[in-house]
Amino acid sequence: MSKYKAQILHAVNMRGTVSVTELSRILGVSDQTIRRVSQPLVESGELDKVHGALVSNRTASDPPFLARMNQNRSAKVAIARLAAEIVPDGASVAIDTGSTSGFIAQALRTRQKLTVVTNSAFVASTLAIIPGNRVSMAGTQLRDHDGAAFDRSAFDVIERMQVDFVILSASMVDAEKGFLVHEQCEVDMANAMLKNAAQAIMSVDQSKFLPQSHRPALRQPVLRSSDILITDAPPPADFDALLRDLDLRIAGGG
Amino acid sequence: MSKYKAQILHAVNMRGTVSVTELSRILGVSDQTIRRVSQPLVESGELDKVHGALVSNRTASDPPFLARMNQNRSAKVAIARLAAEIVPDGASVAIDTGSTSGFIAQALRTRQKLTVVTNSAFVASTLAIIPGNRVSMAGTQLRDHDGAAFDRSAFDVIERMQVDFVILSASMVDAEKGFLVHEQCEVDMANAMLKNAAQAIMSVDQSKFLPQSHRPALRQPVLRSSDILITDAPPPADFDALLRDLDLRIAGGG
DNA sequence: AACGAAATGTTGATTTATGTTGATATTTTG
DNA sequence: CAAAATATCAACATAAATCAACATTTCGTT
Repeated sequence: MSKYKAQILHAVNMRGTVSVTELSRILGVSDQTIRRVSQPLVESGELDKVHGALVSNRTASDPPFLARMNQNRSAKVAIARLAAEIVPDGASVAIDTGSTSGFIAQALRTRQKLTVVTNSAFVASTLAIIPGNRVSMAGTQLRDHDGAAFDRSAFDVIERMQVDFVILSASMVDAEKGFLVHEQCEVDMANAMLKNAAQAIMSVDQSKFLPQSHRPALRQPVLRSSDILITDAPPPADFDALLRDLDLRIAGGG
Repeated sequence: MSKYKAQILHAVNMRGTVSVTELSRILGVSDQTIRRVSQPLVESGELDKVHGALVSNRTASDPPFLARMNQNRSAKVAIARLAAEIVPDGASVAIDTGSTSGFIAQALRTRQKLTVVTNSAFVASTLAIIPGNRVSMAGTQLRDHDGAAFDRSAFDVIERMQVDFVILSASMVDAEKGFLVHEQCEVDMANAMLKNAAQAIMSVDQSKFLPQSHRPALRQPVLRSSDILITDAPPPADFDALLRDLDLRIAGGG
């Protein structure tokens, strides 16, 4: 606990970034001392270090949802394009809250006169501004990392709708257990959407077929034989049994 | 991590696209340096690169009602920054559906632990993904040109909330009639929001003080004496009477 | 006052960030 | 379609920042 800690934190957080040399002038000590004293602050994550300066990390930089939107970006774009081709103008679509679904929503902006129902504020705002679309936002209380709603009113809205397609996603695919997600409310929502949809489009990028460190535990509802699975590479052979009845489509690189 | 990272991301995401040369002037470094430090941002997918410029890929922060969002962009950005400074961390805020309010929502992403209620799906999705925020989306049926909701349930949600601030906007300002908008439902919503808010922040850019071809006809509710008006240039003298009791703030450039 | 420990300053070798230059690529213009 | 104007890239030079090692100061304890 250095006597300079408070001053350094204050200066850096006030100004966003301040150079080591300037700090040494402000505090009247050598630059080496600033480095020594700020090192534990950097290691404990209270500040960030760049060459020549200390940087405040107290900014709302990339939230987790946007970070996930940037993982596997090209694969998700290809999948989204293929998914959008399946949905014709004038169709009604329910869309879930996955990050791949966010990309599909963007691809669906090229369609016209869609009727959309979703519990994702992100998807809703993406499609609502297209003239001619009819968009319903299901739910009021939005979850803070992805802007998704799973409150009672969300289910009320979903259960009232009857749609041609439902766009679903998953966090992982397991050869025996099927499509997995992290939270029960996501399963409940998928169930509610699937029940009132004529056909499901499940989209998972290639990476979801690999084992993951933080393993999701909850099973998405089982898909029906006419349902579509979109991914960006042929799944490994041990998934054959799981995927046998599905209409499998591979999104090429483009 | 470069010390310029935050500034580059902010500039690009705020303006949608900004040229390499302009960035080099803004940051006072060579264009080559901009290329060098932006390269990892492009590779990690945080920004897109085109010949001559960097482009934001955040559709979440990408203004959906692009046409209006692009009018008077720099003025609205300045206004938004000033408005965001007024709102402290932890505050509760109601936000309406104007395009300036969309910019303010983006500027409010630097605040933490906000409680937000809005009937704009765009505002909701912008702020819901910030960790620590609590966001309520008011309404179900979204209007197709701006993703705003004005149905019965939207008013139900708004009327239940009690907030520190309400962020309002207007389509035009008339010296006698006050703040005007085009639709009655917008007036109703402003009324509902204002009734439950301790303080209002009305924001209109300079152009709203000029006569317009498609003249809005409906009056926003009259503001109270402690309420704040933010604009980007001193209003003409004939508005003095109208603005006399308001806390007028001018957003400068910078 | 003397001692040891902790904090700070100093020095010089090493690393990093940046600007400059000239060659190459891309876009725009005529 | 060629020429002009911009933008990009690679390579190098340089100034600044960093690090490790050692010297010095400061401070509390006895």
